[in-house]
Amino acid sequence: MADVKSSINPLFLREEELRQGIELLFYAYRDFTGEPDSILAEYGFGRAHHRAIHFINRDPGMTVAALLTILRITKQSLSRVLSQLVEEGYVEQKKGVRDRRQRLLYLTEKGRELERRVSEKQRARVAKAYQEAGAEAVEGYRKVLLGLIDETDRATVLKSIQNR
Amino acid sequence: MADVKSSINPLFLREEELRQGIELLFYAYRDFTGEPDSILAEYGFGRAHHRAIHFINRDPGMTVAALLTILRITKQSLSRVLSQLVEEGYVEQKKGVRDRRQRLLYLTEKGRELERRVSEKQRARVAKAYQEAGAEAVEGYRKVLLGLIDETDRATVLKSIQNR
DNA sequence: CAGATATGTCAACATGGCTGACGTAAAATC
DNA sequence: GATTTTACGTCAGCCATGTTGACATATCTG
Repeated sequence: MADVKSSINPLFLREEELRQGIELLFYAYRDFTGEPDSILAEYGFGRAHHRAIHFINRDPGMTVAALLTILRITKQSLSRVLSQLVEEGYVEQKKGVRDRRQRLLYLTEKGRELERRVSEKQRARVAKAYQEAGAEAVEGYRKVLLGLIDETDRATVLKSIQNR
Repeated sequence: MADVKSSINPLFLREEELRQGIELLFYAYRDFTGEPDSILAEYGFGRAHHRAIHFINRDPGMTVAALLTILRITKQSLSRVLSQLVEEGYVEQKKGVRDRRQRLLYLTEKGRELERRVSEKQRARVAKAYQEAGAEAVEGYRKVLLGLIDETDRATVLKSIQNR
């Protein structure tokens, strides 16, 4: 029988490879969120506020329903966060013109400043990783992450991250 | 002056590219954790239990301190989760032989079963994404994620995900 | 006008982070 | 051998962020 170490076991290797891919995602996300979290904490905000600010900044005038769909949380959870942001002057709500039931979401100047401050750090981290890894690697990163998203959602996400 | 649409603004493109990289990570992580979360919920466990089980399975006999370092939470937070897992027979603690202050962590057979059940789903998701994206893309995915991890931690993580 | 829709709100609860304080056993050091 | 440090556990209380369920209001649509 062949030496165990030199015998190739593709199934085992494959499992190992997958486990590594899983753990890398865990570690990367841990550190990726750590920096914003600590900045937001200065303002008495948390990760939930960050997510709201990020997506409102990205698509000013979006509806509450749209934000709920992206975040996959209940309206009660979002409401808490959103009303804090409105009360403290980071987010503004305007009635929709076409549909006046809607409360369209906008960042105020104060909100944009906070968004900038947090996202600068986060973008710097991604920029550095992109630079170190190279353009081809970035393409791979995007492909795999897209593949990790629920199939039913993929088209929506693609559209959402591309359209501006 | 040139047409705005056709004029190339590399800085803007770069920001857009980075924002997309950020959002992809958000969406991928959201769905990546969603499936395990719902399985764990059947057992009355949450994401915190999953993480503990995952890393104990991956490195049986690890110390509590090692797990704390990986998870970056306080011992009080981990303790709550760990004692539930021990009480309900998913995790076993054995005194270290070299250092008898240590409580080395092991999954019981019951724990391994749960781990398998959850990780199968997660591995299937990653396997599918890997397959669709191709080997080269996988290399890029790994490179970029590694680059997103805190620099001070990168060497440790690399060693930890490679050594078995 | 009736019903559906977009949003808000109240209340109660669970999970999983946190801090601070204190305790015990074992190892390491002086 | 006494003292200090280390590894771990535990009690208590707080906060952020998720959940469910029920109900209210304004507005749109058929």
